[in-house]
Amino acid sequence: MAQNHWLVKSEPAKYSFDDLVRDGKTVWDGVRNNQAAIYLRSMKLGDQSLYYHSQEGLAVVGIAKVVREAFPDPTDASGRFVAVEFAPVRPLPRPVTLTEMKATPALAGMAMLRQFRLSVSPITPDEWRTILGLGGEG
DNA sequence: GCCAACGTTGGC
DNA sequence: GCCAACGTTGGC
Repeated sequence: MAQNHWLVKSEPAKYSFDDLVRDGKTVWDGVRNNQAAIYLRSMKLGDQSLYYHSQEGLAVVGIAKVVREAFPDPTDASGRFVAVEFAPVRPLPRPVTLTEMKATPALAGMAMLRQFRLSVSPITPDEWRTILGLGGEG
């Protein structure tokens, strides 16, 4: 089965892409939203994810990949939620801002734009290519 | 700092 | 099981 693509949000003040590069990998825990948890559960080893900075920056700044598939979130006592582990792949040559994404017709259907509160969302192959193109790749 | 969106909780 | 109140997220 083909790899899936994702987008994850993080507040850079709490955990930025640079922090991920420094650490080599990180446990993506603390997700307390059912829809986001469903996406976490469907992530496969090697799936790549856009790394988006919320609150500050408001841009996709890099690419991360799944290095451990879903397991019970160690910070969740209820046992309902899961975590995964991400490792950095590479930063984008140029950040892609939320403004740019909103202004790009090909991205109008993006899950993240339509439901901005989702902290984990799927990215279609077309959206993936489009965003990497905007970021100076491809 | 404000407020819209939206998920969750709890009273009934 | 409905729905109002409340809490959280995140753009602006």
